[in-house]
Amino acid sequence: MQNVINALRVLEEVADRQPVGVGELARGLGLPKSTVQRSLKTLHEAGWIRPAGGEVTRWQVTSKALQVARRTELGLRDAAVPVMEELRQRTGETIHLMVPEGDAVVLIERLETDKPLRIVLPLGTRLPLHASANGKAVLAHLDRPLGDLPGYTDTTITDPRALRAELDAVLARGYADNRGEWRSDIAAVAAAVLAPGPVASLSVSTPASRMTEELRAEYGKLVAGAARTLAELLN
Amino acid sequence: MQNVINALRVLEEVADRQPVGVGELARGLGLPKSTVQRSLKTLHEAGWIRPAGGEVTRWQVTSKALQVARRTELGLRDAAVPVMEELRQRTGETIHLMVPEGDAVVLIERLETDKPLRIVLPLGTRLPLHASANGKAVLAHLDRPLGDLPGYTDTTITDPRALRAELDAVLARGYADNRGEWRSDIAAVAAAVLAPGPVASLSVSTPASRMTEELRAEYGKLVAGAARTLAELLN
DNA sequence: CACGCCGTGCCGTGTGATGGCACGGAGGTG
DNA sequence: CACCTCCGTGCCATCACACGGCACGGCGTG
Repeated sequence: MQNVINALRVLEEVADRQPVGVGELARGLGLPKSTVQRSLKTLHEAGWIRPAGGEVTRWQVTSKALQVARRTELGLRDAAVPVMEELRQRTGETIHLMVPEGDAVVLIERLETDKPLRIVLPLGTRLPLHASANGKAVLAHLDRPLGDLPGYTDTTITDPRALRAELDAVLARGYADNRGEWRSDIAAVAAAVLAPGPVASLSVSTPASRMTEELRAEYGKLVAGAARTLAELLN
Repeated sequence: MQNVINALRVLEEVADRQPVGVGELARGLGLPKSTVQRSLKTLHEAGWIRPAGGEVTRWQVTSKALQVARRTELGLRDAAVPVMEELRQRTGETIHLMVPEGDAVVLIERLETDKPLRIVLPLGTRLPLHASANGKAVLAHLDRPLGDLPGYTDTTITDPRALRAELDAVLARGYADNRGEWRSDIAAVAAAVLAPGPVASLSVSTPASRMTEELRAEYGKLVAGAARTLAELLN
């Protein structure tokens, strides 16, 4: 089904560059113009893209993707948002909702802090399991061999044995933390949502400069409580 | 490209019924099992679906759709959420962000009220242009012939001339309202975000029982102000 | 006017999608 | 235990249709 693969690649490329025309897409994808043209026509017919802003030769994606995406995490997101709102109110900081997917956690929803200095990650962002608070919160509840651990900063845990010890500490503590292990100026605490496997994770993320040890402990307790609350809501 | 159409239908069906297996999908779509099986394999290969929860014969969609969906409305949503938050704080009611698409408006983002009696529409919901506050707010700024207008309740405006007069009033007033025209127990006020065409719309939605005339006027002014603020943020 | 790039559409080739079918396995039932 | 049903998977002969090179007309530019 090479054409399906091509069509989906075209769809993603349209999402990235919209509004965009046939030629640019073909160049970007390294595909013949005819092939891209046929894919566009088919995607249009299927209702996934539409001509953009009057121009019939520029394309953009429709809300079809949103409808598909949202049906997946619908229950989770709807249940999580109120919990996230309370957590933000109590901490005043940015709250993230992430779900495990393959060897990463994916950002599903976010509530931002009011403060001028803040973390802003795009929805859909993937973070490594071993170098993010959310990732470690999830990983602690999985029983999986720790592969090779790429380093991102000088605090990233790259030794499997050290990581295993860290994950044990996460389980004992009830929440995971991140001390600039992915980006040196970002700190966070996170707790997994268990049902009973880790289906999601909540975190409080701050600039490293704001995360004192006292706050880390306080936010840790709060995020662990919020994760438990959410887990109960999900039954 | 019949196979692309099929594969995309399979993807949507998976989104609807996940976690789901080959047989049920084939039955639901009226397609041969072989075809569905091949589509599943291809979608998996392309990273749009994955086996669900240990079972290798149940399927669910990945975050791919989210990543595509979010790239489209990314700037809009990110700019809108803070404005929506302030609007909710001032009104205490549910705030909707919708965008026009074809002959409908589509719900992109939502912030819910704290009150126990509330409107909850799934993200991705499509509402008619002529029978929703958001729809009328957008429609008032479009110059398009009014086709046939299906009725939903006894207050739905189904006469094109009456609707035209209503749209003129919307322009004069600066916001649109909805008096149970789509669902008899839902009321709302909405204002279009102009850039300079209507690219989106913000609304305050309440149960009809809470929307007094005084509140309608007050919320109307607030939502119109919020829409202007958002329009400025978008340049 | 010539040139380059655009989006579009045609068409001969041959690849790969199609869908009926068979198979093995997992429950459910008498 | 035998029988039955429904599951997911995989094979294969047929031929529909995806492929991609190419030509065309339109447009902006030098």
